[in-house]
Amino acid sequence: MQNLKMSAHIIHLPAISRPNLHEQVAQRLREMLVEGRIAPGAKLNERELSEVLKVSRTPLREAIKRLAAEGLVELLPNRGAIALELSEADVRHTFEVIAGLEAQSGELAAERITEAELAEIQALHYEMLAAFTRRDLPAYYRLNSAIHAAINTAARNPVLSATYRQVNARLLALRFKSNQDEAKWQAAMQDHEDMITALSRRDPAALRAVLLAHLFKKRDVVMAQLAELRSQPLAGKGAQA
Amino acid sequence: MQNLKMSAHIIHLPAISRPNLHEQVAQRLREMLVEGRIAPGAKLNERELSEVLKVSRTPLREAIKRLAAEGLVELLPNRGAIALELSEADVRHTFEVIAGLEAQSGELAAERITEAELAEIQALHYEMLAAFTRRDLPAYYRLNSAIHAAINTAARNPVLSATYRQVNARLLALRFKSNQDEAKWQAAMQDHEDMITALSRRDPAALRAVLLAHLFKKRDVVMAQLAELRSQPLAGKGAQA
DNA sequence: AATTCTTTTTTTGCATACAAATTACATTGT
DNA sequence: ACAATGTAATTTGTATGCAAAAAAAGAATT
Repeated sequence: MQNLKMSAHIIHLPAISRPNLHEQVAQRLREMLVEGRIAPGAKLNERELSEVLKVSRTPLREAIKRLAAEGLVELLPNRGAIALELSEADVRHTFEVIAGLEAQSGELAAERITEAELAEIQALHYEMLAAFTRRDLPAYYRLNSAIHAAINTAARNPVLSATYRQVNARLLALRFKSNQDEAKWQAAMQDHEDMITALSRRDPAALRAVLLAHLFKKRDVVMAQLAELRSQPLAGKGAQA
Repeated sequence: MQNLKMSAHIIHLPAISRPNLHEQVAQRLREMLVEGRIAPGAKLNERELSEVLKVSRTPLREAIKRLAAEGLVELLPNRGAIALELSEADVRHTFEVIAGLEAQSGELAAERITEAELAEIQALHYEMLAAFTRRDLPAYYRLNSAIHAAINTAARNPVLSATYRQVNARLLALRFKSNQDEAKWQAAMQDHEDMITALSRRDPAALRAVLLAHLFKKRDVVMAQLAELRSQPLAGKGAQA
């Protein structure tokens, strides 16, 4: 700890990010999993992936172990890894946790948010209103998660943020496609209005309630779509680049 | 999926656990970290550890990558890994998350617990009362975490349980030593009484409130001890077997 | 004596090689 | 034709080797 006898005026930057190969591989794999380029349940063939990503199996395997700990892939002893496949129960359980984390995030944010942060969320909300008016779904999703991320930041708890991100990552592959109907979409917008209101009133309990309700609606939408999707067995295992 | 055309009367056990080397190594490292045999902030030397654990560096490195994702070690690019070192803020943030998770666990448990589970928790509680009466700290801790684990189980949400375990693991190294004073201990016992009451009444809100209060007290105890411990810089970096 | 520069040593990161296990395939027998 | 069994091929798991980076040690300079 005190073995750094560096001139005090030299600013010690937190080391410019020169990510190691296994880090980069983990990031790429995360993308591939979220974007569905590796389908749920599909096997992660090491030789194949190391050819695609142009790395040897060593950093690839290290990355896969990370993703296993993050819950994005499942490790089968002596049989490699498969992309996370969520049962309906899994989705339900995951949303339950997400709802709790986000509700807590909201509570804390309502206590700790600064005026500047609130203004920024307000701005994002208006942008989202614009996207909603244009029925611009990609923009809507982008802004939606930006707002939730901003609330998370305002909660001033990095552990909570990290936990949320990790659990939420498992759902990203699902929600990617989640396309809501008009009435539900409108209701979601109303929820967002209520969030802003609760935030600006610094009312933790209210924000908690809004977020819980919001998340449960989201869960129902996703699970309904999932059930529909799975009733038509349109195959599609084992996708790759 | 349906390529197992096995005689139906052969019971298909879930594959006897023959954990891979990297799994075993991860487990061993977890123990060493929790038990403080690797001190917070200490470097994990790969050569050294591979000699101690009698494995090559490859599975060792894979295990370390897992632990990094679990938040038990920190990865420094090109400089290996160090055991997680929690600042006071980290401890505060982690307890905040733990409190939220445990509160939710309680809410769900109050809704979903069976009579049998409730009876078992009741039994554990009496055992804990015995341990408290004898001032048997190790038994107290064992029963305490058994009760919290039982509540977690009763919540019937594996994702929540797993998330809780992962975040809680980061605190285990700290709480290992946490030794409370008489008044605090008595208060903790009262909290546990209240938990049982709320559970048997199937009152989610009450259990939530009790657990939140309980966890915040625990946090204060741990942080006070931590502050005291750190005011006396009794060295102790870089422990090993 | 302290600091900076150079050299040496150690340590991490990645690739490859080999061993063990699993999977796919062909052969055999019924 | 079908199941069962044995063999080959593929794939995962582990060890080792080599290169690059960081840390440590030593020499030179101010």
